[in-house]
Amino acid sequence: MSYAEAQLREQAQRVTAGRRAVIRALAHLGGHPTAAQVETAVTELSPGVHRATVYRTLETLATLGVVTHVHMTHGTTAYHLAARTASRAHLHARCRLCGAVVDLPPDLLDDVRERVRAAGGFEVDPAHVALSGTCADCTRLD
Amino acid sequence: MSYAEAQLREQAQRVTAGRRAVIRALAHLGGHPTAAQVETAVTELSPGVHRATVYRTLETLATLGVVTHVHMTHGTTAYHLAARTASRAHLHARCRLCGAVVDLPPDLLDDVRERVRAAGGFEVDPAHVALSGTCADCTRLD
DNA sequence: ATGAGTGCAAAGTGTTTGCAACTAT
DNA sequence: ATAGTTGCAAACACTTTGCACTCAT
Repeated sequence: MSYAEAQLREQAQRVTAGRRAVIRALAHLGGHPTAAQVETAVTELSPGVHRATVYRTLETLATLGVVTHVHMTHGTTAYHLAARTASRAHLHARCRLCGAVVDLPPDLLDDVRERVRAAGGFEVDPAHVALSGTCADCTRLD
Repeated sequence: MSYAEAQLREQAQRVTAGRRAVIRALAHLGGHPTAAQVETAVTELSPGVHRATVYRTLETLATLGVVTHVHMTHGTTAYHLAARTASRAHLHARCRLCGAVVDLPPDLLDDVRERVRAAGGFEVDPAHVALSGTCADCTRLD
């Protein structure tokens, strides 16, 4: 039984074929797939699971904390299974040119967070959005 | 003649009814409207300008540097007329609960940028994405 | 048994396209 | 004159909905 599945049971949530399929697809895909990419993978790996179920399930799993989502530039949302330990959590940056997603240390924005809080009371949630920029490779080619 | 219009002429770009309409709508709206909101405003203020023109024009103006765009959480892109002076540029954060957009000092992420560059060569472009979090009001109500 | 979860199909949303006609330069 | 812009309508990708049915518990 996968860790994600165990998390579901712990929270007294039902473990259904659809949910298993989504979890499996996420594990299989790795990285930071969008909802649409998860949908495609689910359809391949576990035919019969409906599109709508994938979207509903991703949302549910995100609410339950089993999966994490990050908003990317250009309007997409990326999902992945939640980190097993806090130490494995991370922030994201996405290359505006090639689309590559880079992981960043989780404490990178701690100072910024503190400064913004002090300045106006806004609470920044650094993990919720990917920073934008250009990756090393693309910068080199520029 | 508006400043934005002057910028167009400077770059030898045509000043058309559609472009004037988009610039006018942006000036009228202020803040950080999405493309769809600009479309609505254009349709109101300058009927006859087509939806597709608004989207194409926003993209063109963004490329020319006449307007600036910021990617927001939840998949939308917000536009505004480019700041007349560098000192008026700013970063953005969006409240995940009420959607309010807060302006932040332009140098807020300078340190982060430097650290990320040193660590892996990724060039962060802080102005291109809005940070996410909760504004002071919504934090209070939580 | 019972309510949470699902498939289905359909309708959103917001955005983009190919093309012929138009117009700012 | 001639390229760049536009209107149009249609297609587009992605996501969400209402409802009846099914299945995990």
